[in-house]
Amino acid sequence: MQPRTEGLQERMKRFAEGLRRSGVKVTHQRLEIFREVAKSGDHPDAETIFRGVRGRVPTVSLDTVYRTLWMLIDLGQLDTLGPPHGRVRFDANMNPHHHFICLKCGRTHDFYNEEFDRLRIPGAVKSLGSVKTAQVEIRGICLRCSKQAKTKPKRRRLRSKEGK
Amino acid sequence: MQPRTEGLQERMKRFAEGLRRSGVKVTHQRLEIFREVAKSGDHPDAETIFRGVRGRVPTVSLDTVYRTLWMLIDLGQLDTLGPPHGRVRFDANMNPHHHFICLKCGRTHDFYNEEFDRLRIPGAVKSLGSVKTAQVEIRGICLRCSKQAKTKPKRRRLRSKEGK
DNA sequence: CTACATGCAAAGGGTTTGCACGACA
DNA sequence: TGTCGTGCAAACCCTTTGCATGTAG
Repeated sequence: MQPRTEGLQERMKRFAEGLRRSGVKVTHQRLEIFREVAKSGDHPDAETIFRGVRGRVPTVSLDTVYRTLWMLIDLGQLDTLGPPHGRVRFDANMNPHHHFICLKCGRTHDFYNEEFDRLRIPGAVKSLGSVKTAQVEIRGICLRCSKQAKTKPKRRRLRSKEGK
Repeated sequence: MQPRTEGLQERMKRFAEGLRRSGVKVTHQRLEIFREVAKSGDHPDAETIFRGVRGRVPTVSLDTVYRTLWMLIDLGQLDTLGPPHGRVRFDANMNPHHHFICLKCGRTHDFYNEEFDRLRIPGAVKSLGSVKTAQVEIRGICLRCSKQAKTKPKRRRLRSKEGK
């Protein structure tokens, strides 16, 4: 269950390098916001990251946290969990199935695969809690979105009007 | 890619029965809201469901949609996609890994499993779009939450204060 | 020095709640 | 008929944006 990642030190160094290479400024805030996400075992929400960073950078503001997180996602240094965009999506399919999630529009399609239905839960997972379901989540860009990829938006929006 | 589910007719019937057995009233709105989620191939958000139902029940209100969706989740007739609660969660782990999501508090833990890293993407999925990542999502109740399961809350909240 | 990043405060949008009316059992 | 469900509108909370100030390069 040990994360097979380089140490936090190394990651911070590579991160700063990445910022420089992308031509954006390496600020105290950006370093600390990234550190906060990178060091946490679970996957914090913006508010939690904010509180953590505030311990070290008392003047940081919540909107800087949001702006930075989005920038880091654009640079490929971070990801969000689950469907993108802030809306909750509902699923009435109570049969074994799996998901293809479009990272652009957030639309999610079911697919069926017997092999995936039979995944064996590793013992290590049982020590985390009681398991209810297991499914495969595949993320990518759906056909509709790759077609209309004419204008690459400079910045993705968390809560957009898209998605049916 | 055909859903291996019973027809919509059957599901509606089982649904109404389920409501009766749970001792809640079988209203027009509840039937139509469930139908809207059940018939849709993708996984709609509340607003989309609302618009769909409004075509058949013009007086329905958005808050009834929310209340009903939550009730159906409590009754086990529906699920949400991704972490519960409305907040976006961030992930700095760019190495292959998988997720255990607690359905109660929304906390998400990484775990590692070489077998899961090697999942073969089914051909059928490629027709949905271009694939970027594939990971296993296991849902259940984490240890912390099963311990403090003293008081079963009558109604879960979408946006709660919990989660670190 | 100059462009880019930050902080502030206010707006925005999705979700929830209190209350009085309406409808299932 | 009584109780539970609904609609309305206002509240709430998370997230985003405009603008003036601060700072990395």
